[in-house]
Amino acid sequence: MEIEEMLKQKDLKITPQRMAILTVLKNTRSFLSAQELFQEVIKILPGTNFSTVYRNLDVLLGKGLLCRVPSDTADLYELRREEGHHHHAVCKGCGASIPVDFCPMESLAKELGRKGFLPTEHCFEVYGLCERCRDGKK
Amino acid sequence: MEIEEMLKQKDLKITPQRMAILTVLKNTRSFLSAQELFQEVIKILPGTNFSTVYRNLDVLLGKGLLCRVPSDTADLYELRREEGHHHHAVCKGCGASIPVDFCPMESLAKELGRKGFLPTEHCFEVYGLCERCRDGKK
DNA sequence: AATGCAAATGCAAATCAATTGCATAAGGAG
DNA sequence: CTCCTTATGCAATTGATTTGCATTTGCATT
Repeated sequence: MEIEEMLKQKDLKITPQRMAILTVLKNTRSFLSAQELFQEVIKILPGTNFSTVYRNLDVLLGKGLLCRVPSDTADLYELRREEGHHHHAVCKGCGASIPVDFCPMESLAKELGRKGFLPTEHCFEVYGLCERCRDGKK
Repeated sequence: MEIEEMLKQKDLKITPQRMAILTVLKNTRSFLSAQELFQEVIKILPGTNFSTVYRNLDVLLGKGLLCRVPSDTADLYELRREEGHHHHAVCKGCGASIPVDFCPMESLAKELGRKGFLPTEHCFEVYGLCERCRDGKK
């Protein structure tokens, strides 16, 4: 299985909980809050504890398997897919997230490097209204 | 006073608490968490309540007088200065924040517009190590 | 200067996301 | 199969942020 390999590559033990978490994330096109993720996980693996999900989100994030984006309420998580790095335009009306391939770090890394700054992470998210919500609301 | 005018322009009442909050923010070059801000505010205006600070951060943010950036622990706030919009490179070692003039939205607004997406807000923050911390740690 | 009312504040309690300590269970190398 | 390390379940805690409500205050208007 692909998921098992992901875990092995990162020296993480293969547990049913992790399998469940990654399975859910893999089957979700947009991103999920920890709560939403948890709700899906317990459908697959009833009895899974909430803190296990949280702990694993941290672990998986630390290993670079996930990415996290801040949101008004809770942080949202998403599987980091091979296609690579991207950002999102999130609709505040319906919650839809549109992938954005453009990454500002490409333009900025050099300039920051010149100043001696070594970027390790970054966050770039756009919020607004998608075409549908825009029409509907104004 | 400049601060009073900022409030008037936004149809906000001029209260000692708001004056204190804005004074602190004005005298701070980087950004502050709500807690840090509160600590400073009560030096100026003892007795100010914590929830008052929070509520005003929301209000001032809503009026566009502040900007907020997400952070590991708590959100951070900063006065939005006339010089205009900018982002930050934040050092995870010492917490220093380096202003970044480059704004990715300039390049992206058109493209998103073509897709019908109307951006209203965005978040772009870079995290990493500044020159000093970089040397010290690795 | 006095009045009225909406907006702002203080206080305390409630939420809610996220974290942690600890005893138990389970992965997987040997 | 055994051992040791890591992961999990559970319950309690932390810490940021929010909210209800009674009271006070800014300030536009008499």
